[in-house]
Formats: sequence, structure tokens, C-alpha cells
Amino acid sequence: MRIGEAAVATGMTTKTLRFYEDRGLLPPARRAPNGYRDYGDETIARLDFIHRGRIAGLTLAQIGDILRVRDAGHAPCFHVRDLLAKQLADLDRQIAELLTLRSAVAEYHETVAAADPVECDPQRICSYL
Amino acid sequence: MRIGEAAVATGMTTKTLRFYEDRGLLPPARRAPNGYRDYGDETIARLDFIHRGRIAGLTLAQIGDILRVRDAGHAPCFHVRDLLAKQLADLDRQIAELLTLRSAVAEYHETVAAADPVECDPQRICSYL
DNA sequence: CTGCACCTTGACCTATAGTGGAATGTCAAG
DNA sequence: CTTGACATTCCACTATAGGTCAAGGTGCAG
Repeated sequence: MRIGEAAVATGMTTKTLRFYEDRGLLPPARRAPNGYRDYGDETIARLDFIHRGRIAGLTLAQIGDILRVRDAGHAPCFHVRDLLAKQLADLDRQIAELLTLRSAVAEYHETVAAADPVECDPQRICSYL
Repeated sequence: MRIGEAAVATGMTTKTLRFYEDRGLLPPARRAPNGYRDYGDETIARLDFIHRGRIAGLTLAQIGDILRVRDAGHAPCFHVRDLLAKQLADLDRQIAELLTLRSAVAEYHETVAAADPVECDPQRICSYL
């Protein structure tokens, strides 16, 4: 299977596949006599895994870690569990930060929406921010 | 006031001040005869405004837009109001996305936490993700 | 034989908000 | 006269996940 077909099969671009190889998420591809990359079904499965990981919000580095555990012959379940726990904690922190920011912005917005431009002090750029 | 003093006064670094000038958030600084930048109080006020904008989660580009409106002689209130409304909408979207992602990750996490590594199919890398 | 679709590599670009370092100039104090 | 603290410019680098462009090789159909 050539790179273009693999790209269509996984919904990625050929650029992305080469990029993943360069980043070590895919092993160096087997080559046809003409130098073209030749992929088998196991690579498609690997790319699907990478895709699922990305959907779960994992970074390529984290996905790479999981793949290396698997490639070392171990089941990466415990590693994945820890990674997902960390991901949950990160998400909770990010959500909390955004909620804090949201309430600050909402307050500014109410103030400025009720503002009279005439009272705005040029020196302060905008009196309501 | 030299750049180092202005940096201390605003809690920024000299690098940041030069960077802001380069990005057009500060006008080209007045220079002392020795070539050193020479800042007045109006620049400190401007830097404080930039700082408040950053705290409100505005990008430098957005803050720059506000400053250009002010520099053109207009009160930027209406512009700021629209910007903050957009910022609120963006934040709501981001928060919603993160909450969606969080629930997906939470589900994966529960599944994998209850998983038996022995049943994990190597071909699928990790059966629970 | 030529056109077209596909493949190869390498180098550079995107956005964000700065940070780090090198080479050099300025100025007051000891 | 030199040392130290400050200033100048310019260039490169950080992290993320690729995208763009160029110059060229491969292979099949008409």
C-alpha cells in the first residue's frame, strides 16, 4: 500500500504520515524497489491508534510514549491509565482557568457595554479595561 | 526614564518592551543623545493598559487594534466592547470543547482503569483507547 | 512520446509571546 | 584606567502539528 492510499484509508495526508515517521511514531517504512514507501495493515492500525489518541487530546509525544511501550512488548494499559489521569487533571485545570477568565471578561464586558465614551480618559487608553 | 526603569515599573522585562515596540504596540521610542530609549509616563500608562489587556486574555494583536483606535483619536469603547463580546464567545466555545473532551477522556479512563492488560490485543496497541 | 498522477527529499513557513545569546557601545565610580 | 551595570542591534530558538514550495524520479494511459 503506497502512502497516498494509506493517507486516504486513515483520513490523513501524505505529509502527515511522513511527519509521523520523522517523529518516530511510525517505524521507518518498508520500501518498494522504486523507493516508494510500502505500508501494511499493521501501519494502518497504528495510524488509527494515533488518530484515536489525538481525538482523546493526547499530544504526539504522549502517543509516542505509548507506542514505545507497546513496541517494547508490554501492554501499555497502566501507562495509558496514568496518562489519561494526568490528562483529566490537566483538563480540569484548564477548564477552571478558562472559567475564571470568563468571569473576569464578563465583568469587563458589562462595564464597557454600559460605558459612555465621552468619559473615557485618553491617557488610560480605555477607562473600562 | 530608561528601558530598565520602565521594565521595573511595569513588571516586564527590557526584552518585552523592545518586543512590543517591534510589534507596533509601542511607538518608536524617543532616544537620548546616547541612543538609549527614553520613556515618559504616557508609555508606562500604555504598558499598564497592555498588561490589563493580557490579563483579560486578549492577544497582542487585539490590544494593538485597541491602541490604534485610541491613537487615531477615538475612544475605543465600542471596539473594546465588541472585542470582549467576541472573547466571551470564544471562551464559551473553548470551555464547551474542553468539557466535551473531558467527558470522553473520563470514559476512556474508567474503561482502562478496569482493564486487564492480558486481554489487550497488541495489534490494536491498546484495546481501551 | 507525452501528459498526468503519484512519489522522493530538503528547506522553509505558520501562529503566539516572548527568551537567550553574541558582539558592541555608554557611563559613573573606584 | 578599568570594572560593572546598563544599553544597543540582530539572529536564533522555544513548543505544537503539521503545511508549502521546489526540483526531480516513477509509472501507466493515450
